[in-house]
Amino acid sequence: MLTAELGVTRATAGAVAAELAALGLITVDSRPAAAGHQGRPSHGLSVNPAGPVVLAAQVHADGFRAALVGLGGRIVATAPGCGTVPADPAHVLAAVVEEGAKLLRATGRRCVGAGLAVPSAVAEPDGEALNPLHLAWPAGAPVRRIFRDCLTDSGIDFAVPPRAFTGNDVNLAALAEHRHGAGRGSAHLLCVATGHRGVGGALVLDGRLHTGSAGLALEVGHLTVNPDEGLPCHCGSRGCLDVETDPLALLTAAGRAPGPEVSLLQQARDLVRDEYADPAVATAVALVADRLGLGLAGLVNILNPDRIILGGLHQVLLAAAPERLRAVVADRSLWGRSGGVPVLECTLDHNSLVGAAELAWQPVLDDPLGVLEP
Amino acid sequence: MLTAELGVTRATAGAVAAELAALGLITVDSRPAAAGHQGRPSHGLSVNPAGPVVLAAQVHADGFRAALVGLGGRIVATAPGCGTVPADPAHVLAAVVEEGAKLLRATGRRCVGAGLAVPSAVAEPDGEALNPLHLAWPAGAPVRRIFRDCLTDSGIDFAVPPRAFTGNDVNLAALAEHRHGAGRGSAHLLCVATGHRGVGGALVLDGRLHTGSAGLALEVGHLTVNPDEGLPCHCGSRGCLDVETDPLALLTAAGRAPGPEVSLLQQARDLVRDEYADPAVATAVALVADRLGLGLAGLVNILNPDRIILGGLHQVLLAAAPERLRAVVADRSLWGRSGGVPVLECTLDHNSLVGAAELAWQPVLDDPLGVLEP
DNA sequence: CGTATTTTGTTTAGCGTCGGCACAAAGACA
DNA sequence: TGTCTTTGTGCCGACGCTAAACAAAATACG
Repeated sequence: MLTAELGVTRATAGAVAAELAALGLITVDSRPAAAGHQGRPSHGLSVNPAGPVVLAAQVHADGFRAALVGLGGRIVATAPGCGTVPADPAHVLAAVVEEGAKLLRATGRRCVGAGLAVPSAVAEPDGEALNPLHLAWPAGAPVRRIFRDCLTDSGIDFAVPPRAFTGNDVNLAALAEHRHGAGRGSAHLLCVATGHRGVGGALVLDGRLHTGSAGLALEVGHLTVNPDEGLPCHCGSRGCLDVETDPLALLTAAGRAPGPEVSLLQQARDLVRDEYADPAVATAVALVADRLGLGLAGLVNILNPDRIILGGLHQVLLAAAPERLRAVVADRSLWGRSGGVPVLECTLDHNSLVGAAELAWQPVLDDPLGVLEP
Repeated sequence: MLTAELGVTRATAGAVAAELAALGLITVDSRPAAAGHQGRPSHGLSVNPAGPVVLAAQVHADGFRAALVGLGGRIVATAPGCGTVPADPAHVLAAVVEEGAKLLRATGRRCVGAGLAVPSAVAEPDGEALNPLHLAWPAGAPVRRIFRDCLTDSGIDFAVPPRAFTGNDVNLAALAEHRHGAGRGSAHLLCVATGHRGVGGALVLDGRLHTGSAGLALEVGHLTVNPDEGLPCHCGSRGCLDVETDPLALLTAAGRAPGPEVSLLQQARDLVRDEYADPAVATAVALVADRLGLGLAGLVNILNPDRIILGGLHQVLLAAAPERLRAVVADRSLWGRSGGVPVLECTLDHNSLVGAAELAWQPVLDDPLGVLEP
């Protein structure tokens, strides 16, 4: 077991592994993992493919999604959910939990917790959704508490009590990418992404999400990135990152009228994918990428991350114009020139969902015996 | 001993106190501290007034300063130092250390470490001064190593080896204010200050300085706060916080030509103190305060601090126009309206110096027995 | 003024965690 | 086949802390 390289002796590593195996979380392979070099080979440790799961869910402007996620961020089963979101959070979350319960019945897996990603800043202690601007929810709705009540009423057989967690979607995406995706190994990870609407940011410091003193940190949407001729923003200013780099901004810059059929994000994605040869589209991408680069440079000056990962439309922009975007970030950040910050794309599918699952897994990882008794 | 309220039992608190007293760091008063209420009174614990000290120093554009600082941030002795700073860091630091050695000889105190504050971002591992723009030093000079070498050569009798620490002046000011000043008790403290030149920021998270992945965080000087008619900045942009809210900006806005006799900061201070009744001065203060408020609001949206403290000229602006500045911060930050962030003045004299001392005290606090044997 | 009560300091015993060590096991190499 | 190298596992002891019991020093009350 190479685990001795985690600053822990073989003795303790073995004890921990035995404990986790006894709880059914991991399996110890009889077949050694890596052979080839001298000495007794290490045991291979792998996540128990029949082990417990958590219920992960995401609500966004265009619908919701539920899934079962195993230890290590592997999605075991998914239910797409419906495409509209009622204005009453309790109704939505009841439907979400119902989908999850169906998945649990279908798979027969044991559920040890639940996590929910929402497109809003989230505050403790009740997981209040502070600004669900893109849902029709009331501001301040205690989403975590509602979610927990839905879980309690669902009849799902939890390891008591039902542990429910809630977080902002971009924050959770960053957490997932840090553990299993493009952010692995980063100590100061900055994630910026367009969700289905608007722009969000997240910061993972030493493996832990930085959400600020009240869960309101990294509201990066209102950095000024186009002071000269910026569009007005609902915040009262103009030229904000939010309105200058979202899907609508790209469509407008390319001279396209948005259609009502699919989400704006999808329309913008399709535009870049299918019509990048069109000079108007390429120009629009360059323009919006420049604005994004300016915003990222400002964040670099304030936060000094060691890596930036981009999601949503921002990821598309990076893929379409990587040199240009990276050059702007380097030129406009004071320290980009000396070394510079890697700017990467997100690599996980459904990273908000996986992040919500990580939230739910956390207490199990912190204290396995406290959560799983039998 | 009320120390039992730190999540530790009376037994351990007593053991720790006894250890610290044995090392000469604190004294246990025979006279009880607080009487009046029932029960056996607690022992009063106070910093040993004859205990060891650290050597703290600050270099800035207009000179340097050395001091001896006891445990708890009390300045024991100060030497003003000279008013000019040579271009060679080794010369400056040799002079600084010489002043410190004089103080040590004069007071007969034991020295257990040394800390230095410089007006530049500082990187590990050698304490490189990355951008000593306002000193004539070469960028990247390994200040911490030079400082340590000067200490070694000084003949000062250290607890071996001479432990030298270096940090950015505003960062260290924030650290000092967090421990002994206006930032006490804050978990997410943001500090913004004009040094003798330019604008700096610092963030103290859960009691620890956040300096970013390479010591470059909180370079807040280049937030855009005057997009419409801003002054050009050496960073290539215009309307930056750095050029819009520094002492020169205030003097210019008030229509005064800066004189060469005293520092710009002092001239700006004097202007506000002596001529605030002049409508031109009051208008200039309001204008610069608005710009500062806009910058602070941007930082609030990104960092979500639970408290902001201001130093240097910014502190003067807050004192002169508190309602106006606080209103701008609240109005322009997305969450200021609901609750809002307290904006306060720094309260410590020589806070950078005290912060440098805190840096030097840290290893003693972490492991008293490891540093102080006899 | 003497006793009871309250609060804190101090000592002791106990527990849990972790590192170090010794020994066993399992493959590689000669 | 025998030795070497590396890892798993069990045992012991050091360390840090908590809890509990006792002593001490003040206030409150009769």
